[in-house]
Amino acid sequence: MGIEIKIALNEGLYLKDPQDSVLGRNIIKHSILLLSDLGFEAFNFKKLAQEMNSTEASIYRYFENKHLLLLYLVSWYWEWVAYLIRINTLNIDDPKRKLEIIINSFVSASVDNPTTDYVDESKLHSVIIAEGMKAYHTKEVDEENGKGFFKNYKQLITMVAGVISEINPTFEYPYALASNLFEMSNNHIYFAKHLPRLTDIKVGENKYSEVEKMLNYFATNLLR
Amino acid sequence: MGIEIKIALNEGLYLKDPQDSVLGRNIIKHSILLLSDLGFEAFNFKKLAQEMNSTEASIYRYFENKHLLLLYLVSWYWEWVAYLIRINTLNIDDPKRKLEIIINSFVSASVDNPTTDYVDESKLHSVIIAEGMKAYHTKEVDEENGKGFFKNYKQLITMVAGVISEINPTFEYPYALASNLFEMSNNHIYFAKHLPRLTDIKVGENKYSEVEKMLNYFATNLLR
DNA sequence: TATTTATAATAGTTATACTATCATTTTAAA
DNA sequence: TTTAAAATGATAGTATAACTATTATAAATA
Repeated sequence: MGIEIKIALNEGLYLKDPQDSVLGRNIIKHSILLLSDLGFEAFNFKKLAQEMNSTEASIYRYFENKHLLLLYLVSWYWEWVAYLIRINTLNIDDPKRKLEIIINSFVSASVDNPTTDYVDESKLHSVIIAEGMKAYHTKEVDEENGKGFFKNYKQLITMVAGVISEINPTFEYPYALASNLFEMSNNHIYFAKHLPRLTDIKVGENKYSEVEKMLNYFATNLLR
Repeated sequence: MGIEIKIALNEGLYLKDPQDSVLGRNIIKHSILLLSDLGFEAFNFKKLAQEMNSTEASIYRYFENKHLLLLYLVSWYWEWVAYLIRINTLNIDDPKRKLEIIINSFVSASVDNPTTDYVDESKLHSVIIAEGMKAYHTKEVDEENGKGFFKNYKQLITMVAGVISEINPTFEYPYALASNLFEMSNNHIYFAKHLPRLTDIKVGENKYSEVEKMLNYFATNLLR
């Protein structure tokens, strides 16, 4: 019933598409909650199975290991942010306004999406902030990149870089600025919460307006 | 004999100061090499012991676990960069010139330091680029921050933020810019090597001049 | 209803992350 | 120089993580 969004993710990330079954969607749902509670290091499939009243072996039929599950969630997030940007910039022509919307999407990707009830976007965002970079800081990065596992991230950054180049076609670092705005957004929310002396901004419970203001300031001053 | 530099690090990071014994210095030396080879996930104390012809139990007498060993190395790196900046800005008054030197120190902290023969600074830099952020992205970050485990990072950023504020006292984000320049430096070297579509710059074997140029461009345009 | 497919229940294997104990070597103190 | 203390090595052991395999049962489909 109703509109169902199916997020297109690289098939190498999973053994069996978790979006296609109740158990699969449950794995996604509970892994977000448990990762948010325990962090990636303490998280494992045994605990996840207990949490969702299933078994370790069942989860292993969907994901090879917890690293690929994390990468699946991170890819999901990248796609979701790209989707948010797409729908929110639909009728907007001014690239400066588009970049503002992009930055807002980076920062407040926490707004819950009613069409995917098994993903708590706000919780997923916290997981990305705390664990996201672990998905691509591994010894297997080149091998996995060869399999296209980071395509969603690259597509997102390419789109943002396009908008940046629209604003200022002579700007030499559109890709670097795009990825930096994304990384900076997550990083400074993390810093504000845990290592506040590494930043100047403050955040409240899901209130990231100062981060947004800072990113807009950085972007505007670099692109003028 | 000769000049010996002893780097001051938080005592909670280790059980026994590794700088004070041959075995301890060997642990530092070989852990840098092995982390660089295997990455943090595949690295463990058993392999490290084999590599240096010692035993697991002996290493556990110096470090509680591999996470704290990584944090020790990362802290060492933060101190080493701060030291580099200090000696290279000794007689410099112009804060703009100071920031250039800071950026150069972030990027090329790879230059080997002759006074600490057990630390290969170039290899350590690669470890920081690939694994550094894992030292402070854990569930224990608040607890460890309370124990002062990240003091070296905060001091480094505070020093850089000071220079930034000298250049432009009205700039609102000195700490954020400082930490961003540091993180961006490591991140974009990593991207250039492994996920080149996330950046615009290219790097060669320990040749990071494009990163340096980009960071200077970002800093200059934000602070003018 | 028969048959395939998905999941659960259970058990087992190998590796990691430690801890404990005792022997031996090195260092430092008497 | 002997003796005690401290550091390291050798060895073994425990708990948990990260899987794999097997069989039973339930659900879906033909």
